[in-house]
Amino acid sequence: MVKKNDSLERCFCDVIHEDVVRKVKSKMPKEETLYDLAELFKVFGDSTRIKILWALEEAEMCVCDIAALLNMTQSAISHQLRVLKQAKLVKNRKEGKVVYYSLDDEHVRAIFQQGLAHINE
Amino acid sequence: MVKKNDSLERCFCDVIHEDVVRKVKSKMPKEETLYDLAELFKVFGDSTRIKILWALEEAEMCVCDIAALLNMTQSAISHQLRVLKQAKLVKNRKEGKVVYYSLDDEHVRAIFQQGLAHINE
DNA sequence: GCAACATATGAACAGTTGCTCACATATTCA
DNA sequence: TGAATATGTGAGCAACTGTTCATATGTTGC
Repeated sequence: MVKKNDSLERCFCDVIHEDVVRKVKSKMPKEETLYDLAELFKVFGDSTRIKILWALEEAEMCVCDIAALLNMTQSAISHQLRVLKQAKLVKNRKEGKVVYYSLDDEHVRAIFQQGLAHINE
Repeated sequence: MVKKNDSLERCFCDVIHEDVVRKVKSKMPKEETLYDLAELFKVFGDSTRIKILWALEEAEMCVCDIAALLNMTQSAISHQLRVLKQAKLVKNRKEGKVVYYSLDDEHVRAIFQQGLAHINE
């Protein structure tokens, strides 16, 4: 295949569609924004975390409650809650030994709804 | 730690919060639904696929156009388009040698918007 | 202080993912 | 038919992910 730039192989479509590609390129958000968006959806891309978020939408719960609800170990839940907290999707408050987690974002429900709308097509 | 059922360790919170856990459990969607939801978001959880979807929101494009736009190999893009198509997020039409891809879902924009809303907090 | 409890965390391990590379398939045109 | 073009795909691989296990941290009540 013909080399048309210094790094990657190209096809002739690029030349034909050059204006379209340039237009789309100019409208793309910043690389960093798209990366952050992917990182956010990556957090949603695990069924354990989805379950935790869905549960916390119903009620504030402590770590072992969630573990019992999902029939998983406390350790596994704790690890996932850490991921969710880093993504600023959940927050927690401490009451003695017990740490209660709750949702920290009003978009979670909307994101779930849109996702479900796609699945139920 | 005390064994309180046949499979997993439990804490005493479960007993105290038993009613809350049961209430939440009764309100949870089907296991399968939550799994499918996670699978969908997993598709959104990669910056290459996010970029492709964002690009296709602007214009229908062929494989090599997308490859040129994102400065990636045709093969890498083709692999990812396959994933997006299996998730029913994109569709394609063939015109001679060239295969044009476009969005196949009206929820993509809404999902992106909600994701961005969370990021820009 | 110490025993019991609730949670957090690091290491390890198996399973998954996204890219590259080589090659297959499909279409056009001379 | 055969060369050129555009796309699809399987194998291989380095990197990442989610769980388990052992253990650490922090809190309560005696």
